[in-house]
Amino acid sequence: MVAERAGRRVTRRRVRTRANLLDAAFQVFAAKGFGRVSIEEVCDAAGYSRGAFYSNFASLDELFFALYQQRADLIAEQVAGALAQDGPRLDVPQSVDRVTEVLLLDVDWLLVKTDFLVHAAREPAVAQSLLEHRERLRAAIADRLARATGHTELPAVLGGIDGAARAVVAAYDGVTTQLLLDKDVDSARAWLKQLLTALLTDGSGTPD
Amino acid sequence: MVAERAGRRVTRRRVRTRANLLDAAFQVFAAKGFGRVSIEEVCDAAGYSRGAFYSNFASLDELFFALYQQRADLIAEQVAGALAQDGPRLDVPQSVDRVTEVLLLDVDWLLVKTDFLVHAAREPAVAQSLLEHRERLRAAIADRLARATGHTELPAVLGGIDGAARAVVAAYDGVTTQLLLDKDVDSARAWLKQLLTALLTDGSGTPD
DNA sequence: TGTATCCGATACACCAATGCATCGAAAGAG
DNA sequence: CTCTTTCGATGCATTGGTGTATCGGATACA
Repeated sequence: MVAERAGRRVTRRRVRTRANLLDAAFQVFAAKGFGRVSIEEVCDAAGYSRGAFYSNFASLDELFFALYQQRADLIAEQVAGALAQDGPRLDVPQSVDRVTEVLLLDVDWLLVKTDFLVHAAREPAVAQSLLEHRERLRAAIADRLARATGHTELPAVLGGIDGAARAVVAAYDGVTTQLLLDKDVDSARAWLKQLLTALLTDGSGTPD
Repeated sequence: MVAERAGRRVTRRRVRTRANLLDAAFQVFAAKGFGRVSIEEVCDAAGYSRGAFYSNFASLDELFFALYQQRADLIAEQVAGALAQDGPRLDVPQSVDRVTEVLLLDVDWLLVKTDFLVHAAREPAVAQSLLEHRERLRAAIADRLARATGHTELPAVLGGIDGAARAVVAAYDGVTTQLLLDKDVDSARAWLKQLLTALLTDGSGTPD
């Protein structure tokens, strides 16, 4: 309850400290996993003592949540931005390429996100936040697909653009799982592309 | 190193205790997550003291691994059995139904499995074991698909039965992620079916 | 049934981590 | 520049969990 008091003079030092703690936490969480990290480890990695931590967060859970929010927003912006910026003249296969290269960038992020997933799976309130992140991705993808169709048609089985976007997210999740195990980003990307091609084109796609 | 000495008289009591510990561990892990469980909690849930635990396992990690192995074998058998038992006269859509109903049974298992995934993602030796489990599933599915094709053809984009089986696993993983967040088994199953239909039939499938 | 062996309960020492309370130092307001 | 406020370092008390050593009762086998 110390963290968000209403009238608080937000010093520069404070925001810097907070940011440093979050950055360090990302490193540490990615390396060891949420369940195996102590408050002190995060502080050490950031170059602070536990006093700084407790001045900014009430618990490790709270920091983890803040960390996830921060990075999720960042990623969602990146993806939405990358997909929105190119004009409406791409067809579906080209969009597949775009989505594929933009989605699978940072293995560390996938590690943290999956940690967050298992955490969220047991706390509905937290799950909400993850579902919102997924929704932002889905929306960005649906947007891109909407501008791509008209050039090429989607198969009907998935039920329109909405279903197709959900399918893309599902494929992304599926590929993520494999990627976490074999750590092979390139083949993950290739495999994602192949999957999306199969899903979004009527079997007429041209795999490498 | 106390657990598997070469010449050990394997008492009945011992195997029962071990099994009880594993069963209790499954409950506790499913409920709270690997990272938030202590040895003592498992023992309490099983009705033993820590003495019993240390007599059977060297660490929580070791128990977790044993637990995963046990359940993974069980599941893999179930799936392979269910898919193998019906004859070769099913076509692809029917196989999709079969796979769909057999794959998504137990949310608790998915929780534990995902915990194991994030754990494995940071320890290559452990990842190996998970990859083998996935391989068993993949093989069972490929087997079923092999007997289904010839009645209906697979789309070429995925590159034959092998690729198709991998795609099924990926779809399974993707749907699992969503299921862990919304806990809705029925819609997960419906969604998986829809995905598989889109993946394995040339867009000619008939969704509900 | 006797007895040698094994299993698991109990007790203890130990350590890592937490949360708090205190205090000097840094930062902003005047 | 001074004064006030806030931040974060340090030390301490406490807790929860671990690992081990020991011992009584259970179990297998003759």
